[in-house]
Amino acid sequence: MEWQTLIESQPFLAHVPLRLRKATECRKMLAGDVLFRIGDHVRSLFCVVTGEVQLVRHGVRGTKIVLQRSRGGFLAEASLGSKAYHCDAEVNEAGMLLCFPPAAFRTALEDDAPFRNVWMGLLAREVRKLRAQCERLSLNGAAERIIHYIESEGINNAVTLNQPRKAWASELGLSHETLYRTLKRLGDQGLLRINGKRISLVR
Amino acid sequence: MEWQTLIESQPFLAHVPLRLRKATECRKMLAGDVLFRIGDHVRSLFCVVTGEVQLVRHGVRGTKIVLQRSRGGFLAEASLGSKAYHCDAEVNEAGMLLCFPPAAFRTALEDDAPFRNVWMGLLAREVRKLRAQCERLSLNGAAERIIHYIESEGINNAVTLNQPRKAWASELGLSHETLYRTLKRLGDQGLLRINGKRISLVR
DNA sequence: CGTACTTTTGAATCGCATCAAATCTGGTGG
DNA sequence: CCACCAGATTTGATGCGATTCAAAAGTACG
Repeated sequence: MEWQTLIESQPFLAHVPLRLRKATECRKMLAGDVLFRIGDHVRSLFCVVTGEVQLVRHGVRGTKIVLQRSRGGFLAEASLGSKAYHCDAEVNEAGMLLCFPPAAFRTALEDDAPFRNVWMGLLAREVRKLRAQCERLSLNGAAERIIHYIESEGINNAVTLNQPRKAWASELGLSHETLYRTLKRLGDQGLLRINGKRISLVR
Repeated sequence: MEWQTLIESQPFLAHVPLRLRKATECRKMLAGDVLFRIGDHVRSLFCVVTGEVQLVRHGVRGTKIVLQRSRGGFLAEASLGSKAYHCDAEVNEAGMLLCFPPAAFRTALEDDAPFRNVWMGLLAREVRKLRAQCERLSLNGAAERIIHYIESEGINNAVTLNQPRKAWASELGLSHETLYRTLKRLGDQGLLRINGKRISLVR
């Protein structure tokens, strides 16, 4: 796959230095694949391009504890600093995957100041986004979560969804039925303006 | 306040180089204080030592959107890379605050490789923790959240709470009543062993 | 000893998840 | 072009579980 194509889905990749690109593998993954298991030596830093990967830990009673679900972006960034993984990585949906050799990645961070700054910026923005999402998920009402989403992630009190509403519902921690119903109710009340994929707060 | 004391509450601070320490101010804050407002020029990178600070955005109808609640640790790390703040910071509970000059902080990251690596590790671990918390908050049942917490944050399927259960309830996105009741139920069912502040999964 | 806070238990209410089913949509191949 | 299919979207009915309000008992601390 061409880097130009990759960059479109993950703008961060534009800043990966040439030397590191050459050491990076791009490979397909199939649903059910296991990228790594807990305790495995860290051989790659993964970046999901398409498809879905889950980081999980298997609990005492066969329970499955999901630590991260990724449909794009880096997986387990903290593994850059450790020798072994602390969870399993399972592929939920077939797709494409970038595999960075951790040593080369660390070298690039060490030697290439602009790349390093972009990386730190990426991490800091991810932290910001996740903190806002945690606060949002702590809210009780469906309407409150929707409004919180628009006010924290939107631009000028409006968002343009780049995913089906069903997926948005999951991001909001709601059933899709509740999301549809609440959107309609807020629209009827005149609190929200809904134009296809564009949703904006009124006044 | 002595650095030695600060380090006990925030181990990361042990790695702050001397030059940066000298440029850092430690000051008291009172409930109601405003650390910065949206649009303000970034003058400090804040680290909460004690007390509580909230990052908020004020919505269109006087609604208050909480982006982060911090009772220890850095505030708005992403502000390191931007000129102005994108939210307000309000003090909820009086306490102590470290104020790093952003330029000196960036210089330290640039020049001091070990410090920089500790910082990147801190960000990566924060990302990991927050992603797990988001997955946890997406779970419906109180019991599921409690078990997820122990399996993801605990050591050997056990956690030792360093905060009152009421605060734990808030972190789990539950009312404290529900947390108490569910803990008792899980204990009665033999799924959980509860010894004061130590809570462990059975089997 | 008193005050503030946490922990605990009870009862009533409400909102969301769930199950079910119909409609709509975009994309595929005949 | 139409038939068809897999998803997404929409609406309805039901039950459960969490929130909420209330109040009592326990605990830490000055």
